[in-house]
Amino acid sequence: MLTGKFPEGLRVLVYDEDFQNLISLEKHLQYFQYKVTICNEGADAMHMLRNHMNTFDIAIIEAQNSAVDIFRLISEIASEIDLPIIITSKDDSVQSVINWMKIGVCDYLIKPIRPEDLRFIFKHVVKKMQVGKRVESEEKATAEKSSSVGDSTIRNPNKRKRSMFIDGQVGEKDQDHVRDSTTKKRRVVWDNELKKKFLDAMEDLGPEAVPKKILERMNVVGMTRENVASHLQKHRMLLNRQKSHNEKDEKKRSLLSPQGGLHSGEGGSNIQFSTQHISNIPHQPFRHHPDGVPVVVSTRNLLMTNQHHLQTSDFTSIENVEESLIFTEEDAEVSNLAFLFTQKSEEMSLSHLHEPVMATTMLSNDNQLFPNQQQMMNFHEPSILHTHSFPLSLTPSSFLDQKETIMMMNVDEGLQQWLLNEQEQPNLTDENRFSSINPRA
DNA sequence: CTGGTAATAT
DNA sequence: GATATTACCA
Repeated sequence: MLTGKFPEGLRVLVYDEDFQNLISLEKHLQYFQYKVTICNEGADAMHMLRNHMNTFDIAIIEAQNSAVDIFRLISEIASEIDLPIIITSKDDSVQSVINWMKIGVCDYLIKPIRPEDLRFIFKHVVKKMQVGKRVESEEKATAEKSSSVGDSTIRNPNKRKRSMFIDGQVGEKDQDHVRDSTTKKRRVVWDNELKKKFLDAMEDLGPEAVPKKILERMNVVGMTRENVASHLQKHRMLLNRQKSHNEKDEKKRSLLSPQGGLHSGEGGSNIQFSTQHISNIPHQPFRHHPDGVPVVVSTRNLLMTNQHHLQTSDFTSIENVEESLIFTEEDAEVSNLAFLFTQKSEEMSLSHLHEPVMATTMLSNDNQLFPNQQQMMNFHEPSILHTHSFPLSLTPSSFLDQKETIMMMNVDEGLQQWLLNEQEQPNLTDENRFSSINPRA
C-alpha cells in the first residue's frame, strides 16, 4: 500500500517564530516534495489550523520554551482536530519531550533540525491512517454483527468516505494532493470570525439562506455543507430560544401589570419592595445561615409558577449554584430564583420580571452586597431603587393578598462577584477559554 | 439530490 | 457543551 508518489504533495504547515528557520525548513521540506505553508505568527498558525481544517496533513510547530501560548494552541489543536503535530524545540530535556507527547503530539524534534529529520515526517501521517483503518475495520465488524440481528430499520448503510489512502493507492493522476490525512473530518471551531462570516452570509441571502448557498457565500476553505447545516441548525435553535424567552417575558409582563400602566419605558421596572415593607410582613420565614449574608427575596407565586412551567427545561445547569446559593432546598421556587441569578445576560436580561427581585435583594441588603454605593447604582437603573415610585394602587399589602412568598438566600462571594462583573464581561473570549491549560514543568 | 429537524454520537 | 453525524421526512 501507499504506492504511487506518496508522500509527494503532503501538505505541511510550518510554524516557527524565526523567519530564517522558517525559510530553511520550507526549503528542505520542499526538497522532499512536501507542499509547505509557512507561518511565523502563532495566531496565524492557529487560525490556519482551525479555519482551514482540511488544508493540512501535518503540522510542524516550534515550541519556544517560554511561550505558553503555543502550548495552549497545541493542546487545543490536539484535542479538537485530528492532525499529526510535530514539535520542534531547542529544549532537549526529557521532561519537555514527555510533556508534549502527553498532550498528543506525534513527534518532537530537537533543534537544530537536520534535513533527514524532515524527510520521513510522512510516517506520522501513515500511522494516523493505519489507526483510522483499524478503527474502520472494527466498525465494520460491529456493523456486521448488528446487522446480522436483522435491523431492518437501518436504511442507510454506512457509506462514509474514508481516507483516500485506505483501500487503495495514493498519488494517482487526479489526486494532486493528499486529502484527509486522518480518518475523520476535522472539527470546525466556530470562532467569532467564522460566525461573522456565517451571519453575514445569512444576512446577504435573507430568505435564500440555505446551507449550500451559505457555504458558497462564506467561502471558507475546508468548510462543508454539513458543517454549515449543523451550524445553521444550532443558530436556529438559538433564535428560537431567544424568541420563546421574549414571549415568556411578554406573558410575565402582562401578568405583572394587568392594567398595563405599571412599567415606565424600556425594562419595565415595575414592582419594588422596600426593606421596610418586607420587614413589616408578618410570618416571615426568616432563616439564618452561619456565614451567609441574609437576603430577603420576595416574589409572587403567581409569577414564579408560571415561569416554572415554561422554563423547566432550562434549569439543567444550575445544580451547583443551587447548592451554594440556596439552603432552602425543598421549595421548588428556589430553583426559579437560582435561575434568575444564573442566567447569562445574553439569554435573559435582568429586566422585566427579574428586576423586582433583584431590586428587592439589593434594597434589603445593599450594604453587604454592594459595599460601594456607586457600584450598586451602576448595576441597575437607579429608578428601580426608588421605592417611592411604587404605585399607590399596588401597595405591598395587595401583593400579600396574592400569596407573598419570602425566602432567605445565602449570597456568597461568588455571586457578588458575578453581580459586579457580569455587565462588563458577559463572556469569555476565545483566547481565555483554555487559560487553564498549562504545561506541567 | 437538497433542506429541515430531531436524536444521537463524539 | 459544541459539533458532527445519522435517520427520516418533505
